[in-house]
Amino acid sequence: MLEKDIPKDYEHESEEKWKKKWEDEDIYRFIGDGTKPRYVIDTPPPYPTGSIHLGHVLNWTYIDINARYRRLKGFDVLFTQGWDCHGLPTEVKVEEIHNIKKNDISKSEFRKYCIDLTSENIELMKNQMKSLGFSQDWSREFITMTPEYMEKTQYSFLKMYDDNLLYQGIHPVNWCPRCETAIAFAEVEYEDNQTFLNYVNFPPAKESYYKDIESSKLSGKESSPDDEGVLIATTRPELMSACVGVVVSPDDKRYSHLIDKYVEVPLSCQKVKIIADSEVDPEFGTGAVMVCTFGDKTDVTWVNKHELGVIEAIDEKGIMTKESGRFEGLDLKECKIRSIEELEKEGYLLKQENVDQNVGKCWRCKTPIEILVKKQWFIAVRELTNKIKDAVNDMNWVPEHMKSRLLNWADSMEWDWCVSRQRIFATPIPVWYCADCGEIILPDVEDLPVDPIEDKPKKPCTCGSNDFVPEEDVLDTWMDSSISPLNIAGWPNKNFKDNFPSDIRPQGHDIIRTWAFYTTLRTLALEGEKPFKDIVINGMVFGEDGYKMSKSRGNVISPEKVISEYGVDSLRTWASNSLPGSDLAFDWKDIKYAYKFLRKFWNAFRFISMHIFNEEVTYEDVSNNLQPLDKWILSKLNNLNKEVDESFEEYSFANTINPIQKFIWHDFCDEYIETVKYRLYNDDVSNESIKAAKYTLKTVVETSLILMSPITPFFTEEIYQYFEEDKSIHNCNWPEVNEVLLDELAKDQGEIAINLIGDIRRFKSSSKIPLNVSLENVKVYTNDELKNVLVEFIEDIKGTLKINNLEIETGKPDVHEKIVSVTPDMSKIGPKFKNDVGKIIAYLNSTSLDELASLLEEDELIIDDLILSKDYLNIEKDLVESSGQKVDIVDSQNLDIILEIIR
RNA sequence: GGUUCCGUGGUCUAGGGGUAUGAUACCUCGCUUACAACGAGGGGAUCACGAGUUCGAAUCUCGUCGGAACCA
Repeated sequence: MLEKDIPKDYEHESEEKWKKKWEDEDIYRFIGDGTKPRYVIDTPPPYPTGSIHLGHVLNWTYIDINARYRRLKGFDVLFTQGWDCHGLPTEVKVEEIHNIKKNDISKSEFRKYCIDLTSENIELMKNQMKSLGFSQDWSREFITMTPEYMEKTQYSFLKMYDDNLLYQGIHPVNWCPRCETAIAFAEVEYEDNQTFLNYVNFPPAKESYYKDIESSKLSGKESSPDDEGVLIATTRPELMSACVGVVVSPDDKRYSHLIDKYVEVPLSCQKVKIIADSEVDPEFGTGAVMVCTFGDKTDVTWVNKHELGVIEAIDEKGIMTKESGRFEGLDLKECKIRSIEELEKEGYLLKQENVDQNVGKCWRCKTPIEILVKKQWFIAVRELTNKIKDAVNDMNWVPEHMKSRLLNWADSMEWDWCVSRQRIFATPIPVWYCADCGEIILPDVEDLPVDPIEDKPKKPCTCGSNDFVPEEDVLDTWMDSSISPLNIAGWPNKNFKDNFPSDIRPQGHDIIRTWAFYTTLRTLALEGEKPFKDIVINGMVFGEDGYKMSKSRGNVISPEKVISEYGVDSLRTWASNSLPGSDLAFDWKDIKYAYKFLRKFWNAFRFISMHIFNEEVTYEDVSNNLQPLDKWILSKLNNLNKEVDESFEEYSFANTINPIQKFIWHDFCDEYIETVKYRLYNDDVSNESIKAAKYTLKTVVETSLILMSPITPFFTEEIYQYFEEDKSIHNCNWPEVNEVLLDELAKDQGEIAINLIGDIRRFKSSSKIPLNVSLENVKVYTNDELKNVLVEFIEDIKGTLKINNLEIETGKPDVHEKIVSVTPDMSKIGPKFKNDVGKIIAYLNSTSLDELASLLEEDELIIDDLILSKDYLNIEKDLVESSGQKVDIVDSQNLDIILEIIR
């Protein structure tokens, strides 16, 4: 390459070109034939909202960096992309777009609208992902709403049913009365608000024993509201009719004499028992709580624990049932108002006070949730929690502390996982019920997928009936996505174990308790194995104001905006400059910095391109002629290789991009290139030296490009094309470390020379001498050791700084040194003198500098019985000229060197 | 209410028993055969607060305050 024009600045607009090349050449395909070791990524299937946000960018940048890194390391990488299609947001969106309610049209019509919308959204997001340079193998894409995927979800249902891990039961569930569906805990949003705490008198019952609540109601109102019974504090007076008991603390002296006695519930008149339970907080309200079916989660616990019975006073739409007596037909809100009115009218209500409340709401429509008893399908989570914990402990968590979130969650499981949903757009539950005998009928595996509403069982029921009732409920979306590592591996085909468990699960910390938990549960239940080996957690992306990005806060930045201004690679660099588990705030400054770095690298490349492409130089050509500074930068390059390799290996992303940037920007551009210029332009320099310089320049750039290519795939490809026109950088192998060049001595000695060059450059700068103006004479005074090192660099120092005569001598020039400060070197004094440290510090503080200076001529200080050599002190000196000769004296900042300079 | 993480120059950040890394912004100087969108230099931090352990704490322990995320 020689003739090509290299643009003056990096043009990120050409990213589009490389995206197309990669796609045309299909370079990310998973081979899967076992010729290379496999590396399987359990990629998250995002919800197809239609657009990628910066949270996706962070998550997928980690994934893509890792995928590209593993390819460089010789793995056959299985990195594909799925889409988690089913869910309420799409149903709501479809209702909005078509201005309908889901029950206005047939289920299959409604589902078709959902599928169309989802397909469009997937297309949009897929294109964005490609633009972001993510290197998925799209030939293995999976979409959870397709028949092929639903078949797998339904198959997993049958398998777990056969293993008695799935059951149908009457259970309390979180219920949204507006959406008319059960929802998972994860879908309940909690919100603080204020409500009234109502103090209601429950008068004592007439009898001392009642057989059951149902019959106790029949006698009606027997007690006077004024009879002193138990004063209850409740925020939910509308549930009086569902009250099945009163609970007090066993330690509460006020109530101990009432335990096991009965009270009459106001308005609805059932007689309920007073029981003791230590979960009651005696400090809250009156210390006496009414238990309802089911006011909140604690009610559920108490009902179960004390076998209190069930009164279903609310129906699925949030309307009061017959059980609520006079309030039948009212909705909850009206019932609350009426209940308070009547409690007051009848003299039960003693007072009301404001109280803060934390209400659970449906995450989608913000309607307060209720707890209802419903017939639902459940997965027996609690039977598996110990196995889950073992599997979780057997995974490599990055960062480690995220593991405890899942372990704590597994320990706190109180209810089983309700997997049935009363929705339309989801995988159907593959079940029929015999209309005659009620038997549960499952389809045969080979008939999957089925839609029980459209399809019919192949055989009559064992009772002979041919009349079936389809299960109309559908499955929770997590039932689809929680088999992702199995699906990616090809499950349930025989060979799936080649690609299972996955090597890595990348995901956000917000879904540890859902996706990570459910996936572990499911693969253990289905195949008895953990789903993945490593789990790498990404943080959340915040806005520039430090808060989670949200429309209401107005701090949302779209990836497109960043890309159009600074390119994909700048955005990816921003994302990569972070660590797993830690949240990341968006910052334009970081993006600009990333962009500046790319431009710096570009310019360095443009410079060396003027020199390296006219001659092919191999390592063999130069291995005996490498100059000391060549060895210095090549040693640093090989050290960088190791460091970056290790950091990629342990997902320590910030520790890949940072050292690369420091090396390229500082060591290579600011130091090496400056010291090498004289060799490239000077006719006196030997041909061997020039060749060595060319080799070094090319090797540093080419190697660094490969190290960086997982992070900035476009930029590195753009430059790489000038080296290898017909190849892609993404088909390269990771550069091998050259052990010969990994030369610590060359590195340390080079560092000394670079330091000295820096000192003289600073001298020129501060003396207002332009850098390209020559210095007549520089004498370096130093010790024997440094002298031996520096003589090797004489030509480099002279050439770089334009010094006509350079001499290196031992000893000191004819100047006076004056001690200006003496401070203790704590890191040495502490461990040696321990308890006497205070004494030494006091002595140094109280002794004048002049006195210390004269004492230090002896090389050690004697403080009482302590002997303190100079090594334990930091001594700073200034130089004072003594001769009349016009010289500049420079005391090196970092080295034992004094310079005498004649301009 | 529970779980987890985090409080370090104006701002952001590294580190994690011996007074602190870097970036950004600011100030000064310099167009130096790739880059002034660059380079060199400078000022600027009682490492949230309180107690404990220690010769020594930003670092370890406990507590307080503040922030965030997830969950009930």
